[in-house]
Amino acid sequence: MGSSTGSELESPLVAELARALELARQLESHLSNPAPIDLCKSVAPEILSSIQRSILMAKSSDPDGEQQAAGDSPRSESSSPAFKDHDRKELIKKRKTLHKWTNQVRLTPGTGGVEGSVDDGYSWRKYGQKDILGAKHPRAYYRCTHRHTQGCSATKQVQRSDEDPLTFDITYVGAHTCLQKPQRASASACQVPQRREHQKEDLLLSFRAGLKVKTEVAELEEAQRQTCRQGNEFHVFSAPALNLSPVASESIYFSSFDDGINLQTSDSEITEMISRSNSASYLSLVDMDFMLEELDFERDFQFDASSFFS
DNA sequence: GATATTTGACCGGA
DNA sequence: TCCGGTCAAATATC
Repeated sequence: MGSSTGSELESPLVAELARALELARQLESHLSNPAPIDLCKSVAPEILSSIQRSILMAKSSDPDGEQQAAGDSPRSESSSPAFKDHDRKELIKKRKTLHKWTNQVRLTPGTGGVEGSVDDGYSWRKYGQKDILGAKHPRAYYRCTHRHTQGCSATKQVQRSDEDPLTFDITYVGAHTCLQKPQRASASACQVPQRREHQKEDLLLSFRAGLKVKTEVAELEEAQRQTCRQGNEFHVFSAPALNLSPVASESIYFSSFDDGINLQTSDSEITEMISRSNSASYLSLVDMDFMLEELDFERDFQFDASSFFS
């Protein structure tokens, strides 16, 4: 059941390591040649990313590691009330020990949008919404789509700021233990037709707004950034760091589109959009600390823009 | 019919 | 007892 065999875990790990090696060779090549510094800059963070993914993959295969600690049992033989009750209690206990951090996302009118293009491949499913005492806006609750199929216990909460309606506080709880791969898997995630995506196309098109992301690391010590460039689109998104140099707080700007913004959307629509776009901020398998000016994203990120902006 | 969202109810912690 | 988080039936969408 949920437990993966060694080979299942080893394969992507080895692939990731091989990729890191290849990137390192590229960097070496760039350094030995009179290559533009930007070229080197573009490769270095990819190496970091790849290595970090590898580390996390290795960690996730640790039977005592977070995969078990964070995830509830993939099997829901818990059809019996007793099982459900037990599982729920266990889940509540575990939640307290899970990684938890908060991102602040601010929509900035007049800049570009980031929808879909920065989707890290994680798909979220809304499971609740609650009015919070003292808050003007309700809080939305999301969990990983693969919770039941893969026992992924990652959740997040999206709360619109009282002061600034364009600002959203997004709290992530727990790491993804599902097989979704952030960023690279985002291609697959993008390819997977999601009905809601179609519903939001018009919204997205009209929502060509930029996102200013302020990352506030709540319980993790560090933060990370990732810059992605796709054609004319330039994205920067943040994610919690695990081991790299600290970036206590930061403001990251998304500027993907030139069009003006049309924010005539409902709270829930915007909240949902935030939930998707900001998923890029949660790159639990990616850990980098850099800011790029240029990045050859093609190797890594096969984003099918047509599926979003057709 | 399958899948996602909405929303009232329920549960546990403070 | 209150409040936040989650569940699950009802509803919506494709």
